[in-house]
Amino acid sequence: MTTSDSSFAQCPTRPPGPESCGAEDWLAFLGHRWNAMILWHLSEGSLRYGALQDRLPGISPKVLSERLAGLVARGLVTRQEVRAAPPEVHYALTQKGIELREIIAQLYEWAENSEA
Amino acid sequence: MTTSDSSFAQCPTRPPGPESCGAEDWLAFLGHRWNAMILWHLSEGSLRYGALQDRLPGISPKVLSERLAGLVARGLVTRQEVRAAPPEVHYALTQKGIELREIIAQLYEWAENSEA
DNA sequence: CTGAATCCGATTGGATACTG
DNA sequence: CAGTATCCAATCGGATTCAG
Repeated sequence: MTTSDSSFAQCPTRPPGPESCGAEDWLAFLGHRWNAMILWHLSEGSLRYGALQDRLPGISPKVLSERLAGLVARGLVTRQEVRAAPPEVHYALTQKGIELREIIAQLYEWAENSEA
Repeated sequence: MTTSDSSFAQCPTRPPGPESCGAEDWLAFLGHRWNAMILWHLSEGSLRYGALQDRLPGISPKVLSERLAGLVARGLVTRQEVRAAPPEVHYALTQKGIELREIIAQLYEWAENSEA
């Protein structure tokens, strides 16, 4: 791939390369509603589906499922299913998720201090 | 709230109020396409409308205007109009914009290293 | 040159009902 | 409990055209 390829040409930090500009994708992902908040709540520790639902007032089951699937697909969250009488599914941050949460934490901190 | 574990307890729960958590809004804002890239390109220094257009292949004038207006409205970018035969409009980062760009830079860096 | 105005298809998030 | 399946209104980003 050449540097003139428009799909990656605007990547700020890396000239060529296939996946050199993933940060844009991460921002788009985090920009989707609930994603950052889910990440945040999971930083307290493992949580079940229902617990997340309770902590995210207003989220619909469909959207919560979508978000969790996305988080798992990106390797930020693990999904552990426990087959039992009442089924249990536990979600927890991966190391990668913890790292990303750290960066988000800085944004939170900055946002607080930069409030008008 | 008693900061039993984290120091950002007030943010994640978004009640029906206006905007209780600025970081969420910032992420949503940055998640919109082009915004982060515009911020990034402006970190090189002041740029004119056309120069930004050239550096953002595929962006439409409408979207570029929208994005720039948003960036200005949020105090991240300044807009300086020069009345001349060919009108000139210069866009540049504010201190706030520089600060936010720094945080984004960390995401870029993390994204690079976590791709492998 | 720097936009504003319109139109449009695609995507999004949400409400609701239903299932293993 | 932990989702899936539909349906839907709103929003988004892009293309195009026009204007100061």
